[in-house]
Amino acid sequence: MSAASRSHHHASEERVARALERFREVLYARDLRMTAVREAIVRAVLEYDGHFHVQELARVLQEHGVRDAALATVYRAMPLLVEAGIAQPALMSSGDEQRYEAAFERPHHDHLVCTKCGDVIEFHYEALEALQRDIAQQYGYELTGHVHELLGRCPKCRKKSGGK
Amino acid sequence: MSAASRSHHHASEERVARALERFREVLYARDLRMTAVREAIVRAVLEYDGHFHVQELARVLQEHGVRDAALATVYRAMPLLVEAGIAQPALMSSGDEQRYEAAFERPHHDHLVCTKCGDVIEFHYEALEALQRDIAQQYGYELTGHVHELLGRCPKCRKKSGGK
DNA sequence: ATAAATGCAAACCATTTGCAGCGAA
DNA sequence: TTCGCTGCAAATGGTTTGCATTTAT
Repeated sequence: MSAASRSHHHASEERVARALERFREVLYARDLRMTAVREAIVRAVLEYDGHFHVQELARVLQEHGVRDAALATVYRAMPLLVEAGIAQPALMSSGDEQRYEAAFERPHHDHLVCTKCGDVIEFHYEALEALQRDIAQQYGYELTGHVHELLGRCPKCRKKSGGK
Repeated sequence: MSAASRSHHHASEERVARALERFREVLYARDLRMTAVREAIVRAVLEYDGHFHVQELARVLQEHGVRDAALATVYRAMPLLVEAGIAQPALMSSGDEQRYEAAFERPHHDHLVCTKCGDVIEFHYEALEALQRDIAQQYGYELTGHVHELLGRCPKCRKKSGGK
């Protein structure tokens, strides 16, 4: 995996605490409750290095023995984590299963994906963001988000399969 | 629906003929066969104005009574139409069901989608395309495609729900 | 003739939902 | 004490697959 795609955003205990606090706020605003399972899910998301499927996150949780977090519970929690800005959907283009990645206190970025080996590079260019805002504005739209993935072949895969 | 999102690319008979010819080439190259059902599917895709789910395309085919094109058959055909450049996946961001749109002899474009009412505007900016190529190149990637959707609120929906 | 295409129904599988009991506030 | 939360299992629903039959070449 390329250097740029490894963020190694180890979840420091302070960061986890801030995320949990934010989560509590979102829950409180909707009259929902903080539970041990939800806290474990938040921790697992923040600790996860990379992009994951819900099923995989559930497996990790169960391996950590935190208690067997039922698949249904994790599925039910994800939309709340997204609303709290702790997780966000990612890699929409590949496959069918929904994927997520940690989002809390991480800068916005988009993805460059190798269609051969699946390597993922995160990138961010302000010029690109600005251009998107301009386009939306031209049509009178209020831009609220975007899905942007570049698909291609990484250097390694290009070398392997040659100029073909 | 906004003016920009209506392409009205009525499938002239010549265009259909060229698409079918292209399709035959792709089929021939893989030792596959042209059939009445596949021809009907190609026509239905070219005539469809907008983005569609496979299930919807099958329904249209059946209504046109061309013969009842079984859902499974349409599902099996779509990847071939994509390979032939007659259809292409579209609107990855919204929902789960795969959507397609006609691609034959149509210029490349991306989508600006209203998350409130679903209105879709197609746009194309060369500067945006160039920027994407630059980014891929910077990481040594050979760019082969991209998924790019801008999400926002259209003028009408902004007016309705106010500054909120 | 030979192998691919089709329709039908069954199989898949990620995600959702119903429900009885547990747990947060 | 009140409701939301959880686990389990069953249900959903888009998509895929197996198979006997039809059809292109």
